[in-house]
Amino acid sequence: MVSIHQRIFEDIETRIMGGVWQPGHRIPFEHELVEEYQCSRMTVNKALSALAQRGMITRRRKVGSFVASRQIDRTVMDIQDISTEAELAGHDHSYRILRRKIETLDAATAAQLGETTGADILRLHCLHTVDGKPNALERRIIMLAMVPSARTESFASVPPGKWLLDMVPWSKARHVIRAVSADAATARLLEIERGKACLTLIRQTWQSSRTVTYVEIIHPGDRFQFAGDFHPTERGIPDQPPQRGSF
Amino acid sequence: MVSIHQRIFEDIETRIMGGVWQPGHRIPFEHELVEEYQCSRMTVNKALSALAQRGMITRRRKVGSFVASRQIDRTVMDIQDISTEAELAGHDHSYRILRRKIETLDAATAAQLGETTGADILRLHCLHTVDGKPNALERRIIMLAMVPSARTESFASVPPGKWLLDMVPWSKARHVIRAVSADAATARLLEIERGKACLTLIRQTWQSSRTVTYVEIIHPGDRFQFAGDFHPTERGIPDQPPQRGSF
DNA sequence: GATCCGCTTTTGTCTATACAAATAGATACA
DNA sequence: TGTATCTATTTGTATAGACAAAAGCGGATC
Repeated sequence: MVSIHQRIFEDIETRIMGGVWQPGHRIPFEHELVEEYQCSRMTVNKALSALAQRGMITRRRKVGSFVASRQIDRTVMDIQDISTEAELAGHDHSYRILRRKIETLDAATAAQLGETTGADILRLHCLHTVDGKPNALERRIIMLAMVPSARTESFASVPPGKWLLDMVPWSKARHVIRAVSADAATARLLEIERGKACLTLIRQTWQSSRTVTYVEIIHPGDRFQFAGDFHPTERGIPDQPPQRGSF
Repeated sequence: MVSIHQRIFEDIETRIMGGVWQPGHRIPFEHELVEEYQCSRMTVNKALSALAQRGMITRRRKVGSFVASRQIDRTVMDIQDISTEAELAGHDHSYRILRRKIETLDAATAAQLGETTGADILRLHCLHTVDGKPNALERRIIMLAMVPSARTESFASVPPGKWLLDMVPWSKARHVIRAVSADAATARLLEIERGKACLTLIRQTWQSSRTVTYVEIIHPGDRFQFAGDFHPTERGIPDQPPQRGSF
């Protein structure tokens, strides 16, 4: 039914995604996997090449294959959370938990997330400040079934985004960026005028088709922007052809 | 220096990305490519499998391999121009040139673009409509030194973004996304209320360190959004420094 | 100690061959 | 006409073997 190289691929992928093999862990040599799966080296090689192509492992001759450090798409990386950006830029970032409550998922939200009503969730609201000024409002839902340990985590010292990053592997994410006008509550918190244009980043993250977390991050439009450089050639097969973009 | 399968991959990819082979076009059979490249079928197969895995082509036994419907570099293309997006979604897109003027670059703008004052530019303003409703306002600067043929192009039948795409290769791009409140002129053109939140995409494109074009595309915030799914494993360059993700 | 050389290990690529699976199209048959 | 079957084509997978390229390692030489 499933091909051998596919099974090898999946076995290894599972272990990486599941955290059994942490970044840096050496993957068995090809000849060891040949032994284990009783197949030819080409078959093993196909599986490992695919993993390497996806960036899940890195391979070096004579050295071996290793689980790659958690990596994310460059372009997506540019659509990242403020704390990271802020810190990278040498600014001072702090945050404050506005709300932290365990609830059950109501029908409307469940539909929005594509999950079932009634699931236990942790709802978190968080205000981020950079250099003392309000910089972003974070409204987050964490699916407790996927991240049980969030139930007892206070997030007092580690921002939720970072905490999750370390706790749960994810396999898929979706981003939506919108411009919205600030409502009264948002305006007050961000210390801007009501109705002002804000940039909202919505991110939903899955682990094998089940939502891990959903977050909306609202930035005041004129104070925050995010940008990214990239080269169109940065993707594609290693050493890469020209690609199309748009002007 | 490049391996054969890689060359095959790139040759085909180039033709697809360059539009030489449109979606639906049948790619030569493996045995034909074997003949063309004088290599074994396994080598051809590796290239085609990689293309299939990336979703650039679809393959069916007994039938052949075909260029997949436009699938775009997901994350990058999600930050793409509206006309493409609109067309892909089966909507009706049209546009109108509001302004087309050859000027010289003033000091302020030059500084903003990182170019020298006094250069010849073409300034273009363009209103895009989707299904009859104003959908985006495009304000563009084209460096005429880089794209001399733009001087005589009317852009009556081909939108500037598309036209440039076909005319000039680019090596680097920078995107900035901002939320801004619509000023009076913008509001009138986009038929929205003044002060309403709008999403602005700014893109500057270079060819070997010289600006080719700079564009601001303003969307009404509640009518437009862009989104993208991706798998973190879908890319990544082998031999990557650790990267950070975010929840 | 420093440099160069060669050995060994591991991955990268390629070949030639083989058979399996899917399926479009032709053919035979009810 | 409609249906079942056969056939040819194309892709999918797997194998065994070969050599190349990268790189760690140790030893010889200066």
